Amino acid sequence: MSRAYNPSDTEGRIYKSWEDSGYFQPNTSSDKPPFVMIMPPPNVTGELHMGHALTVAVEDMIVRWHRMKGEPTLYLPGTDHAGIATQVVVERLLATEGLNRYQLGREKFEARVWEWVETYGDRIYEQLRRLGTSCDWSRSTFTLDETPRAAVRKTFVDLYEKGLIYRGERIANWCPRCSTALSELEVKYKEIDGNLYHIKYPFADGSGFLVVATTRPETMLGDTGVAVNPGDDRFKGKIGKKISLPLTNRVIPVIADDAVEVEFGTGALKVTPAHDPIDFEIGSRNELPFITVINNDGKMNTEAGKFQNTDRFECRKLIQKELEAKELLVETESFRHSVGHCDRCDEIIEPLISKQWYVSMKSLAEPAIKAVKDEEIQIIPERFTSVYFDWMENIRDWPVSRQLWWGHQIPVWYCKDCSAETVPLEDPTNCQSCGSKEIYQDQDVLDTWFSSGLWTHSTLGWPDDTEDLRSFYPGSVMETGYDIIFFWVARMIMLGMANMGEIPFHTIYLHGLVLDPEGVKMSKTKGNVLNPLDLIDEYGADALRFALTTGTTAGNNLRMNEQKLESSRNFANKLWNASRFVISNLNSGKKAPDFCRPQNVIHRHDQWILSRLNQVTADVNRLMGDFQFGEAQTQIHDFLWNEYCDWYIELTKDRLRTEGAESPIPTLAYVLEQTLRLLHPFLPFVTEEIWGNLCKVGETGDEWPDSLIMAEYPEIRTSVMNDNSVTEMTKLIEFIRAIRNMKSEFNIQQRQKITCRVAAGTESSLMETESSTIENFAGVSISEISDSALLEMQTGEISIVANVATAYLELGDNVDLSAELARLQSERDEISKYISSLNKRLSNQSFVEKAPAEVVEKEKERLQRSQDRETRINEILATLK
RNA sequence: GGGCGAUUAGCUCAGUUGGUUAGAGCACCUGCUUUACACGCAGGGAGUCGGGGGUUCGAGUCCCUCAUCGCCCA
Repeated sequence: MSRAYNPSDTEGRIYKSWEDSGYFQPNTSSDKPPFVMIMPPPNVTGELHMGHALTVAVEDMIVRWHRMKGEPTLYLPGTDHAGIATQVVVERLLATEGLNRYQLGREKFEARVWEWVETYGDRIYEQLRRLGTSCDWSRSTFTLDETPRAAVRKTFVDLYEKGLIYRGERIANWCPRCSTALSELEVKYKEIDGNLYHIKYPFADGSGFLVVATTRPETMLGDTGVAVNPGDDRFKGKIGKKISLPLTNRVIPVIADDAVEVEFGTGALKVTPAHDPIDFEIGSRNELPFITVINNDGKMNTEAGKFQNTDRFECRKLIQKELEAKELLVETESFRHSVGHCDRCDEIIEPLISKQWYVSMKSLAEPAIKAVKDEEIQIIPERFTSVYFDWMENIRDWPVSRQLWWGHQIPVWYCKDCSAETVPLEDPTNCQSCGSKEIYQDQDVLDTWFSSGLWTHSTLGWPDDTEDLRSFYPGSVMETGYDIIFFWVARMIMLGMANMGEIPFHTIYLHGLVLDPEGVKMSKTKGNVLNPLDLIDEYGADALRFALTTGTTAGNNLRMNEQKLESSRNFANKLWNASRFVISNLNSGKKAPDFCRPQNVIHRHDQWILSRLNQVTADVNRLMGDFQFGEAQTQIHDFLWNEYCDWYIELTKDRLRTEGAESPIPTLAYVLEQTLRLLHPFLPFVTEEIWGNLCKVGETGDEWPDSLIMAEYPEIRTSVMNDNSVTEMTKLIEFIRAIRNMKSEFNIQQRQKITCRVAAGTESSLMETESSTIENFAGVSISEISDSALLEMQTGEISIVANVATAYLELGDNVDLSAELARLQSERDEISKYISSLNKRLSNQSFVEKAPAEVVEKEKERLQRSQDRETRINEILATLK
């Protein structure tokens, strides 16, 4: 084994051996209930980013843990066709050839996208492998594969037949650049600096004017009314009058509508029903005409008269000029307001009336709300439950058609003869209604989230009744980022329940976002992205995974930086080196290498580390079961480093050098082996590599697993618990630390042995049996261990009053009596203060009555210990004075 | 406008049924080429747990309120 762990020598080889051995496939012979996790499918043409890395680090950790618990574990990977994103990528490629999709035509364009998918579709899978993802590649699914296609078709047809899918002409969020309708989730609102234009709208009868305020003067070309609040006294008598709309020859009415906010602007609202969602509603209520003045491409249309073909924002300027010229612009007020932008391309959304397919959500949402209310589905962290309810209870119908060429084409055929809709499971040749052959398919595709909403069951074979579907639905944990709780999680629950009649998973675990070191969300445009593959090259996949998950909490964002990666790499290396130590000792063959399960352990150090291992094992299992993964890792990290390495390994060295001593090797090896198991879900590669090396030099028995990935996760063994050894070792370590501390304060090298006397009181037997430990570890040579609580101070000595015992260090000329006096006095003051606070607490009647007995008992013990120490300090002080 | 989160050591963060004198990593200071590891070892300094109020025997933890930052929804 090399002096330092080198991930690049290991990871590829280990991954291949796992994959070749079929470990990633669920073991169907087990009678335990399966554990099923479906991976959120990354974009098929995308590249691995930190979000994926975090997702996979968390998921693979959970998956490996369950697999090691012996559950038949399925971690199912897949990719998403990602409608707009992929289409944009290929369109950009075409643009470099001077082409656009319209020149190519739909069929050729689709062929080009497939070409792209075939070239790059596996890239993301290869990248996921680099992270160590233990998913079942034999089941990997693409949203445009045959089965998900069938699932989409069946779902659409079913919902259509139930009347839950309908086509409607409504105002939709339209992205002029992507040239498609979007759902409200794909619109991001941003505050931008604009103007509030106050415009005179003259009455048609020449009796003056109203002033309306708008941020979008260009839409006035499509105004079909002016609305005021019926309760607004300022407009009494104006309602019903006619306005002569400036710049056009149109005459429009003044109407009353409650939706008008009295305080906003001038209180008079110009109504453009075809270009604003609120105006749309006002227009519908008041039967105003709908006049579209802006085209799908964001340019003004023929209705805009002379402004035709100008861009909507260009038009705004022209209108402003024209209004100024006509002295109709009263005021231009700076105004910061919220404007919808396309989530994908950042273009400003244009509300446009268009015909779109909608999914009626209310009845789908009801059982999905109930499932979470009834705690059939648990959301972690819990606070997102109310976010979920809030959205679900106010859910709006889901526009699912997208004017794209890449995706699941809407399975609706229209008849040219009778204009009926045919919505079949199989592609039709005739109109279902009149039998005409003159039918054509809807040109639009479905929102990508429609197919990913079926992911929990379409990946398992639905709509066919497959073995996988019967075995693995419902899944166990859905793990994903909190940012797609509406997009994906909520829809999976609704569609899963609609199609399968039962919940798709019982737990939703949500992780946060990966931020850059300054706390800013990583994005390509900001240029602050870290590339996970580069980080794997530099630090190793284990370090990256550990850095992403250790000490983190569900649902909280985390900043990624070099320090975290470094300390994670250092931890992997620490484990590597501790293992080298153990393995080299096993290799030396001096002692029996039976490390499967040490029997009859009698040495205090061994009992202690075994007990501690057990406590940690119990804690880790509890924390893992409680989805507190970050804390579980911290516990193992601290145990391995601070107890096993810093103390236990060091403690064994003396015995390893001594012929005839009770060998620590079985315990050394056993604890390491168990710790490797505990750590495997977090550091899969390095633990597997070490474990392989360890097993080569140890006697492992018949039932031994072939690979760590399949080894049983440790469970607590109460039989090896020895509380006494833990108490004693805690005392011993405290005592050694106290002496080291004092030597350091006197600038004495750790190696320089100082003569030491110990007043051990009731702990003299512990001090006797551990005297060589104390000598080695504290750098002293013990001349006397007394069973009295104190010894008479001698010239040139200082005293260390620890809880367990008092030590007298021979320092000779270094000792400054007055400094010693001051030091002891300050220690005494501190302990006295503590004692009085304990006394206060314990003399409080209500504390003694109301606090649990064990808490009171603990406080009493503390008081006892502190008083004992105080007494010793006081007695020493008395002799020094 | 509504909701959520964060606010704990110089920095990044843990702290999950309320119960030691609040922890870690990094950074900093001192000393160590101790034969597993300098990606290391030993020791050290460093926090009125955002402010205020409340509940409680006891509050970083629960409640109210305010502030600052961030996110989500409208």
